[in-house]
Amino acid sequence: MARDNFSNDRRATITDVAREAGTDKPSISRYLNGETGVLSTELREHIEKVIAKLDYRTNQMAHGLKRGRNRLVGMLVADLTNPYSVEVLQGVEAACHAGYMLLICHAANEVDLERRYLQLLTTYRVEGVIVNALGLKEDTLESLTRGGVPVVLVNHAVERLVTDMVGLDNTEAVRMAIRHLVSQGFDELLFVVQPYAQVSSRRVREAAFLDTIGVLGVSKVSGATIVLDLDNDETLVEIDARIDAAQRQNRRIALFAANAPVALRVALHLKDRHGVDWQRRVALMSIDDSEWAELAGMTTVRQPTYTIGECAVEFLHERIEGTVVAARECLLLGEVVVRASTSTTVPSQRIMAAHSS
Amino acid sequence: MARDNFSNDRRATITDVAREAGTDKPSISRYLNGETGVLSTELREHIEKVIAKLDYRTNQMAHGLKRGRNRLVGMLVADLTNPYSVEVLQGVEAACHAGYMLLICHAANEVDLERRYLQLLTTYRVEGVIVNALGLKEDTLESLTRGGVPVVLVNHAVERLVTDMVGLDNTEAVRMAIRHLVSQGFDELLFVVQPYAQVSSRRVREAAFLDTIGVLGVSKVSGATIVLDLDNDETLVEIDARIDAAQRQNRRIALFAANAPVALRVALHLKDRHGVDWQRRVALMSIDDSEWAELAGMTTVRQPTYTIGECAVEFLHERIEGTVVAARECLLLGEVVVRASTSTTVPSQRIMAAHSS
DNA sequence: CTGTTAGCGCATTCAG
DNA sequence: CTGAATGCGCTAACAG
Repeated sequence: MARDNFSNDRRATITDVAREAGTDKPSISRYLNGETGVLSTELREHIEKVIAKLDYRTNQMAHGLKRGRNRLVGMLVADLTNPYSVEVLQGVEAACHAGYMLLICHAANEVDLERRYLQLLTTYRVEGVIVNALGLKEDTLESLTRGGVPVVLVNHAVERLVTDMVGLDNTEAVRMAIRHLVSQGFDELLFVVQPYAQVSSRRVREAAFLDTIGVLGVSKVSGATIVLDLDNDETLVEIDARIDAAQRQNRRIALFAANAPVALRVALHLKDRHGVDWQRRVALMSIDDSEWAELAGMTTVRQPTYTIGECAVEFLHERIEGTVVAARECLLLGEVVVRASTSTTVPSQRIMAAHSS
Repeated sequence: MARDNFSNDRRATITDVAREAGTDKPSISRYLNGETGVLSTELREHIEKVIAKLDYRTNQMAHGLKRGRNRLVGMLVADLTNPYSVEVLQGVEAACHAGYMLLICHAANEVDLERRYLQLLTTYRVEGVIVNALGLKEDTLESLTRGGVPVVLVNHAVERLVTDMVGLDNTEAVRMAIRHLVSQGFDELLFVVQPYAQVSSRRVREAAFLDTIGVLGVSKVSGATIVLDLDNDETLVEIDARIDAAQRQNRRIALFAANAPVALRVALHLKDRHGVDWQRRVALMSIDDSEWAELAGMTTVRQPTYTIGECAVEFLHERIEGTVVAARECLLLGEVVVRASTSTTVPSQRIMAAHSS
């Protein structure tokens, strides 16, 4: 009974507050926008009380309509199934804290959905968009930027498009990984990668692999690439064949997965084939430090996912504020996390060394 | 040069379209809202052309302001780090497809943030909220529902609150798990659970465990609960002690983790203690079928996460439409996924049997 | 079938 | 310092 007079479902509006306070809307507006010192102390206190009483919350929709900015930022994620994306999302979300609200869209790996969602975001007049998608064509994004909506790309470059982009330094990451493997005595490297539709990061990683191997070739380290379609296990037998061949020739082979999903698929297969202690038979490392890497004892390159997310909204923010104009690119360094699978200093690897000699 | 006349940054409004088309706003509006047959074919076609030319997109903010509904739905997630939450999120996202846009908030396990975010969502006038949070108090949510915003709770009940709720049938899930373990010959069960602040699901799971064990007690199966704080490893030694004691007495003990994070923590510890083939020494199962369960060969209870998400938005949708009034509760069944860790029919388990006999 | 008018909730002029 | 008037982009009544 105490505060039942305003429980009539509809939220209080600024008009309600003005009426209840015996004044008018602009005064309330001023109070809300912190134009302090422009209101008499008594009025301010009175307004404060009324707002609390009515449980008033300013309507961002109306506010945005008038002000031209609604503090909404969109994020397009190609695959929430991929822990990498979720980690980036967390970074983004945390950074948005500063004053943006995140409208997220999950395209579930469907290119059509990506485009549709982008249009939908446009419809909500988001002030900017962070894109972590794969199949986006140049023109789709261009229609956004042409409409004046800033775009930041995550881990993915789009040809001929001037946008900010932030992501892992793929080339250096691959180099670091190879350096590690070589230092551990592996002399045959098999890079396993998903078929890269238009995915620039996959392409870059493979190129970096082949380049680096090319340089190392003289020093007796050989390498090859193999394309693994996650929905089709056929290529797994080819991997097996390579492993067997290498071990027959007393070469120390290591598998290098281009990302976490690939690593998981390969690990599962190896476990099926070699049993729970598959790590002792075959060395596996990957880009992406997934949740289970520690449990599997698998060496990885950890991406600074959280930082990537933070950096993305920082870029976006600056662009929304109009501070910068030139397109920037931020490539962050990864970090090799050495675990038993590729390390000669731990028991499992000693066994492998024994095996191959 | 062809279409450069309208690239002046600002998106075209309905007024622009009307002017360009030589007609007025309501006609455009009618066209947009598909009030077909109410417009002359020629006008319709003309409007269509102009809209395409100007690349017009209706402004959802203005639309919502007028219409009273903006098709925005909020989702509050306590912990995006937990794969369970992400899976539910995916289901929700997919179901929203029907016509809602998801505004997501990640509270990062901070109770304060949960409340603040809920208020923020309120500010955007979301039409409903799906809550997968932990520390929410009754009054916080009540202020929402009192404001006329429907709320659906995921896997978490709040005392004395009338809201829809959807989640796993925890009691039955625990029963199924215990039945499985007992059928595999385990006669000592250790239920490992996080300290349950106000988390009803954890409480329910523990209660179900103790209840079921109580019934089974007569048939020589004993069980106990142990509380594990993820940030503090002390209780891990207690788990070790229990395992050792049981094995000394030739009892077959199985650990039962109440959720995935607990399972991972325990698995990591067991691996540290027993090596890569820890599964052969200690049986572990858990609720939540995480990504790595297959790789670790761990038996789990798989939650119908995706369905939970779908069901949540279905409930929300009905409530937004005002179809239903009474609070409903939807408890979905889990599914035991048997893997090597608890199965007597696979090699790893045979070894364990040998060990304990 | 089309055009006119009014108002959603708010912020921004401008007078008082 | 405060209050009346105007418009953001759109839709819902109405009238023509």
